[in-house]
Amino acid sequence: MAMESNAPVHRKITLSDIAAGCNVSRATVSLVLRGSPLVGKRTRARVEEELRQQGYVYNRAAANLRRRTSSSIALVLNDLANPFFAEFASGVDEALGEAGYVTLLGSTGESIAREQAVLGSLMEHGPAGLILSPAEGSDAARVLAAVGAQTPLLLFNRELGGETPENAHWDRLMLDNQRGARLATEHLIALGHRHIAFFGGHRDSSSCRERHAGYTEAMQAAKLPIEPHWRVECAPNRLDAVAQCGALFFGTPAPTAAVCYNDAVALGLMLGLYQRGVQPGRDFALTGFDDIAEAALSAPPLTTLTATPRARGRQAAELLLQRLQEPQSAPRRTIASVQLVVRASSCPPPTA
Amino acid sequence: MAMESNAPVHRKITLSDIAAGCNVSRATVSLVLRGSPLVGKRTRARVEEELRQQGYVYNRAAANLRRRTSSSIALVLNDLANPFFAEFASGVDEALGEAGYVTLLGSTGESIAREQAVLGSLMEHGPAGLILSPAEGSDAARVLAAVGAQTPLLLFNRELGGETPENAHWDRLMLDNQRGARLATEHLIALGHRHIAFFGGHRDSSSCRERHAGYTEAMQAAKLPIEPHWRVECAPNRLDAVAQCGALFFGTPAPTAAVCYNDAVALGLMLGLYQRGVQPGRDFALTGFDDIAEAALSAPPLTTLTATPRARGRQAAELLLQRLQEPQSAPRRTIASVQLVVRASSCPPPTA
DNA sequence: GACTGAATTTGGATCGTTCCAAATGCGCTA
DNA sequence: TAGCGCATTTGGAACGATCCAAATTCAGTC
Repeated sequence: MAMESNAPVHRKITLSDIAAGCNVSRATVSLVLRGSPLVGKRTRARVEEELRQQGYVYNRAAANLRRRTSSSIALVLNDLANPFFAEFASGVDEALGEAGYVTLLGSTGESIAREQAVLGSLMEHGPAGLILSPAEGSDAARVLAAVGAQTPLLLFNRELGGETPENAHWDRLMLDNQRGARLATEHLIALGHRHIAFFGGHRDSSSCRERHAGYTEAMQAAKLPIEPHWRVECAPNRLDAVAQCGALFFGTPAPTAAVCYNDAVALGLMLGLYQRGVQPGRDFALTGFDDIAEAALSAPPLTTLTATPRARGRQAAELLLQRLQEPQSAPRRTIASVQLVVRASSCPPPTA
Repeated sequence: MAMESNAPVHRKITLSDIAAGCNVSRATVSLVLRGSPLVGKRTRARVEEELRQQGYVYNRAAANLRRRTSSSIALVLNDLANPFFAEFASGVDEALGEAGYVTLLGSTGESIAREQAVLGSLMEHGPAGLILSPAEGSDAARVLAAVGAQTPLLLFNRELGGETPENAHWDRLMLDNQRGARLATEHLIALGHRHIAFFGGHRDSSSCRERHAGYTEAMQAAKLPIEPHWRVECAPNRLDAVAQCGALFFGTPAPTAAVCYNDAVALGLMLGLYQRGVQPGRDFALTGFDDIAEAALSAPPLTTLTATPRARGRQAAELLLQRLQEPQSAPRRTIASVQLVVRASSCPPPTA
């Protein structure tokens, strides 16, 4: 048995090691690595064997430094723990991986301070671009300060506050919030409801404003009046929704249905209704937004709007990659359509 | 108004630009950046002003190359879209961010081929370490080939197949599957059940074997017999669980309760039971594992085991960071305890 | 065997940072 | 004023890859 030189190497193997190992120059090895047609057949084989032997791993950071390129893209999300964004993230990662990019993850937990920190830290790693779903209340000026004007940014899901023409050069991928909420409202109207509330979300969030606009649009088109107490704000989570449930019934006429800001809020409202002895899907109709996995499994299953988050993730990645191809073309604003999924939570009004 | 030199710079600002801008050497600027006490007060102020003026951003890749260090950690998950892992990921990212590391994300979608590709691609970026929740059926030899022996790896959630003493040098963070399943089984026994099934999962998955062992342990401790047809295998998702539901009732005595492999399976089983006219939580008791968000919201709410995935994520990050501190210490195997959350799905047997 | 054009191969500079040993400046004392 | 110690500052060589222009090899032809 031949004794190979197998002293435990703790230093990383570099191009020079390979070059020395088979008596060629670093340049040649580099050409082999990149599959250049310039290298001769025999040399290529010899080098490739040596690469295998020594267990070489490519140092992409060094290459990127020299070539002044980048092979990473930053993905910054306001709430990774939310299943909607988790699916989105896995779609992004999938598409980026196929294109040879690596995903730098950052989760901000809806905190503007963390968002600033995360953006700063990620920028130091020189991503080729970034995909950002901003924290609530994040504004354009701060994001611009953190990201700079050179790095392409794709805004997902939410608009930034305080946007001016100067920094409106970013691409966008937004959901068709207004049309979605309109569809849901029209659906409830078609079922016979006349007193329909809009429940949840914050007035200063762009997506909430858009959804509310869709609701208003449908109500007005159907010539239905809207009572002020049918608009109840709450944080976009289950807990606060339960707490605010009562506010719906403070005035008359009481609503018989509610279009909810999103699924989390709708599920919370369901709990709140149960606690008041009102059975959702029988005594009261409601709809959500997002179609998170739980929506199909709640009791009753939730009528909602689906945006196929994984597909949106892929789309976001592709939009950004296109931007990297042509950095100079005009900014794009893409609106992804959403579809109504009718389930048992949207029942006809009790009187009908 | 003084006209500043504000020609649009498309080249990135480097140390040299700053150095030139205030007549010091690159070395000095570098010292300022790293907060060295060697630089004089006046110089420091001058340099810091210039950094701000020019909008300098640190190039960590270049620094890492020179220092032969790394500031990233790779996180490779078998299923990011699963809320359990999404929460875990956000815990990891949080803790890594605090420690100054950036997270390189990779999602494998339970595919061994993708796992290999993802590991290979991430390694080229030279992470300081990695956290891996392996795809089902992933084996130690292939992972070792992709990752190498130099980079610290923390295994989470699942064991690798074909592990030998040689490559068993990795740290681990596992859930206390056996104890968890035992707690659930004991809980059902305490409620009066005698015929308890173990439903779902694959025999060749390490976590499934452990959970099944916990179940067996509790049954034997209570001197309860176990019928072979009480062990039903299925893929760890809702769909297959619905399909396999019938198998529970092929023989006699029929079980009155089931310990399920995980929440997804338990929720599927619920649906299957409903379809057969059996009402879970009244006619049949069941428990899950993971405490995914849906568990609290199903009808009936699911008794399950919670592992607080976000906290586990932080823990995983901390374990890996410790390993980076002392690369030579003995491999650690950490078992995170789980807690039983009793909800309405675990009812007493109908006869009682 | 000298000459030519194409096919290969190569040294050395470079990307943006850090390291290191050596140089510089400064305030004091003798 | 020379000499000393201390606090600052600095040039130039790394890190591991790529680029580029120039050098070398190789057939084939006269």
